[in-house]
Amino acid sequence: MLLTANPTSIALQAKLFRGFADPSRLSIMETLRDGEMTVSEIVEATQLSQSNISNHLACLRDCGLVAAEQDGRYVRYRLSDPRVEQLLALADELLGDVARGVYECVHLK
Amino acid sequence: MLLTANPTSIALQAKLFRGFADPSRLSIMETLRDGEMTVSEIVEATQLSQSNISNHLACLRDCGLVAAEQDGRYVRYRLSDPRVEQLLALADELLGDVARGVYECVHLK
DNA sequence: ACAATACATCAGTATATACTGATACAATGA
DNA sequence: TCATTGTATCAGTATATACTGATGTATTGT
Repeated sequence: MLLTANPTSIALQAKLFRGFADPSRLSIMETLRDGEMTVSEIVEATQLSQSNISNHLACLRDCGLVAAEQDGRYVRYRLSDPRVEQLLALADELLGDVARGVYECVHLK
Repeated sequence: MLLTANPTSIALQAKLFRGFADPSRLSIMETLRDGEMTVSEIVEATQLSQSNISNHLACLRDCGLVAAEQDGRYVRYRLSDPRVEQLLALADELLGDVARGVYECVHLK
């Protein structure tokens, strides 16, 4: 029996949360809640630059949060797991109650 | 009807996730799943420095993820909302399936 | 083959933020 | 009151990482 949680899994969990902790990546994932989209559709929906989107998609894909499928010269992306959406939904719910505090927290920007 | 999600709420949601996106803060929250603890108990359980813990507790408290209660010269901290635990649990579950990808993702460290 | 389109990669810059060590503040007991 | 203990704050340093702009690669149509 361990007195402290496994340090490795803590570090991994933190890394997983960092996948969700950026506005651009969240915008991408929010956009993908409406279903599969090509990169250019995501670019249009989010108004972010193509290289930025591509970088973040690579990150999300590496982390296993989204999945990609080539379709001709397009690549379609989708959320890879229902729990990704659940996590987004749960965070949104929690944010309903803690929004003011989060907004005013000076330790994070 | 908006074509894109509210930018403000996206930014806030990202900020909320950043609250979970650090190993020290996760260690603190994991520790607090066992119940209320004083700062020094958290320091002992996590093996992190006192000032570091205090800084992170201030962050978590500002964000509304933990709540504090003075008790003599001690301050007891606890998770402020059941959804904080739910988020931790859901992330852990998801991590069960995406751990390898997250571990190998070079975009995040 | 060539041009056009879709996407990926990379280097460089700027910012965010975690951590340490020193110090301040608060509460208690002698 | 003074010393001790518990907690908070702060400046400075080091690192992580988001973003841009340029360029590379892949796919398709002519």
